[in-house]
Amino acid sequence: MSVFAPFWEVAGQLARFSKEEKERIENKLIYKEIPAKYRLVDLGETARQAYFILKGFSRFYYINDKAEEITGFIFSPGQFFSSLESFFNKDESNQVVESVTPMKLLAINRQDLEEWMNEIPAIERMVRMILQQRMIYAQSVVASLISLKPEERYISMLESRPDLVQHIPQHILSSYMGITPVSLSRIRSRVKDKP
Amino acid sequence: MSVFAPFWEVAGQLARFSKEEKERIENKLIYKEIPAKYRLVDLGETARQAYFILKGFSRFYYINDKAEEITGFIFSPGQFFSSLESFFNKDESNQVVESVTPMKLLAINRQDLEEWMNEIPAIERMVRMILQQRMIYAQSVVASLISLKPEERYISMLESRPDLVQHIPQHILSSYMGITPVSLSRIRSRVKDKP
DNA sequence: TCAAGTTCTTAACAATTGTAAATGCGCAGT
DNA sequence: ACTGCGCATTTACAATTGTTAAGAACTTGA
Repeated sequence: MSVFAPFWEVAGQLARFSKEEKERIENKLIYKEIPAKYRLVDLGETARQAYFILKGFSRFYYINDKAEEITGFIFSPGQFFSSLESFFNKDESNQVVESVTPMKLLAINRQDLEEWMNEIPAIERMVRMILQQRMIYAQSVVASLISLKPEERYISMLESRPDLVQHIPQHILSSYMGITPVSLSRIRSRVKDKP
Repeated sequence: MSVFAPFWEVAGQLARFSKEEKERIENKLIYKEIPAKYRLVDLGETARQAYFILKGFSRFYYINDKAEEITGFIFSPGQFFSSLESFFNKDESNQVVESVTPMKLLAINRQDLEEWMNEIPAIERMVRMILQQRMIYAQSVVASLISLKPEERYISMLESRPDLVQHIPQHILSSYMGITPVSLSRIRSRVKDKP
């Protein structure tokens, strides 16, 4: 079983690739293993790679004026990630992209991707589909942030993303939910008592 | 001055179109004028068109279990909008898409767009770029929701989107900010007193 | 013009979160 | 085994928001 299998399982759902295209792409994908808390993109850096997750969890976070880490998103296996703005716009990243657990990744160089997007229509289609799906999901995240109370958000997360609740430390989860670790702890004890 | 000029001003920034492609596209764009509070996509309906805003403001909103309208996004001139999930996935819309003010629009049929995305690479590129930019913006919205207090969010909105504060009724703004109209009113009086 | 319906504001009270600080738990490195 | 550090929990208090209700201000349509 090739290490590329999970990649094509996802990519194949989004666009059709010929055998030649697949080979051309596989030749440039870079297999990587990284430990927990490893910074893939640092603040002020320009992201030169995007990543596909084979195993493990990552996130990106901002640093606010109180030097707190504000988690913007948590990524799980089968997903692509990078510092979106930095990777596509060649801007300096305003966010840190970091592994949460040890990870196995496939890395894609920006230059390669740009080349492919010009020469392989299926790749542009794939990227469009990823962004489309991610955007739909982002809308549901916003909806949950503006319409649910933190406690309801936690319960909804328990159901829809049990993997996160299981693998992600609570101080990271709480910053992802927009509440303090203290408040998340209170919510947990409240929910535990009366289910 | 053609009614399509604002469209190409935006589209031209995102991808390169030949004269023939532009003509082909213009022939299918549909000019529309609609009054305020006009429903372009209703709950449970499948969106058959996407829209480019020439003039006016629109939004989409969910209906929660208390029958309240939860505004997910507000769109302004120069932007494309529809019920994203419904339009692309041919799903039944879980959100209402509605004008806030009277509007002037260019409508695009889904069938035409799908055809174009297969035959005109620049269109797939354009859609990808729109989703990319919208996704980057969505990330900043999420960041503001999880890291700022409602009052800070209102002040930041005053600076970054004064057009919204000016043209959008406050009960809609408040639902977009994730607070009650009552609370927004309090915030406004607090901000007004001590700037 | 008047009447009816929205929208916005203000008030009082309940509920929840934020803040700060102390405690406990668990894991890593010496 | 011991020490130190990061993480999670608990407590008490302050601050803010949600809720409900009432009234003012503004629109809309007959």
